[in-house]
Amino acid sequence: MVRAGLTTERLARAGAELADEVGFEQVTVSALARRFDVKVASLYSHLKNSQDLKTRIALLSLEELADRGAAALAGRAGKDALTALANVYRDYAREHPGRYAAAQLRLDPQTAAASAGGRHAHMTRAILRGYDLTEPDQTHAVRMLGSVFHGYVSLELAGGFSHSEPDSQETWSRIMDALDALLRNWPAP
Amino acid sequence: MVRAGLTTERLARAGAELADEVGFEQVTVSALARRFDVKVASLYSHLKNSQDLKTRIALLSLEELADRGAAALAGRAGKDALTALANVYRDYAREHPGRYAAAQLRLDPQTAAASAGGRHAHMTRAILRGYDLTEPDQTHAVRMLGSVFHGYVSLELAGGFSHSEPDSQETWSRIMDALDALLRNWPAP
DNA sequence: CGATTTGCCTAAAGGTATTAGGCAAATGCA
DNA sequence: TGCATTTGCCTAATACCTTTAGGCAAATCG
Repeated sequence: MVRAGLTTERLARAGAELADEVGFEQVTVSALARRFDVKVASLYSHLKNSQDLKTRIALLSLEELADRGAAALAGRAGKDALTALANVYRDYAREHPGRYAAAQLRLDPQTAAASAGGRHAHMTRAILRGYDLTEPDQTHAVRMLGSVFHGYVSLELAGGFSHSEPDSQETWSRIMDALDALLRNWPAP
Repeated sequence: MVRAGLTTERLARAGAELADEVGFEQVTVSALARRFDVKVASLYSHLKNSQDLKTRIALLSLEELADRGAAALAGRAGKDALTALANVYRDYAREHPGRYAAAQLRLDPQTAAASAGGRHAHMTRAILRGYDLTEPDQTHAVRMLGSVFHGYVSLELAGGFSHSEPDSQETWSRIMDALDALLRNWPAP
């Protein structure tokens, strides 16, 4: 019998594709086995368990997202950088909803520390170099930007803004304007 | 044999409690049956299926959250109202993480229309009466506030801000200051 | 009090997760 | 190149969750 050539890496990638097609929730070891035309038990030589698969998809997505962010930020500053990074998240979520959902998976502290999560915080902080904020305010602003990006993207993905005026793109631009104005004029406590 | 007195209502309530205890993802018809010390099949007289149970928990949570919001907004305006509503979301998510997760469940349009979702948008819009925004900007602001509330709360729940300085409460207050300042000074396009 | 409705049960089929143990293909070494 | 070892995928089996069908007894109604 011919071997399928499974590897942990290939399984994680295929799992990410599957997530985009059917939703991250629906990613299952069984479905993945079907996709490789292989028996379910065979995957357990490459994956510890179902959670392991999900974690690997999450890590892969975080990495991919961080790579896109880094590319988008290169050579940009100020509002230009702000918008570029924000669009990376939004576009990624639209192109790869399953992967985006995976990136939201709650990782245990160990895994989280080794993930690309740190790069994300770092990129947001880099944007703030174009604005004049004191140290603690930078952290507050990083958290706020993360909240807006993630919050908007997930509400949009959940269909929250469809079928209503004005269209989502318009709101998104105006939010960029608003965040830029806010960062240029960050209020004292 | 003595009857357990199951009703759809009681099952949804118990499901919500279960969600808070073990996480919304882990809410299962079987677990619920165990909780009532009843055979699994018995629940199917009261629930269409597993999805139906989840939907009912979501609706119940949305309703509860809207009730709390309405109570918090009564008699308040401006920044006071803004903070009060924001705290309702944050506190609810901390007290009832499972229900909060349930409230994020993607509902089909029919169900969503009949849910308390509309009340939520309505409450956010009510806050904006304390600020001076034109009509389309009100919608942009409603969406932005929703994003920040939801985004912050879910990142916080996912452990994003723990184990790092400054503490989450401090950031939360500063975000309230920032949103208030932003709404008082909403930028033109 | 008898008839009907209703509520929970048993039974059964199908799907996912996971572990144990086996055989054959690939690989490494002489 | 031939043999030994490793590795990869398989079969088998257990356990849990979901869902449907059909039955009996408790509650309710006339």
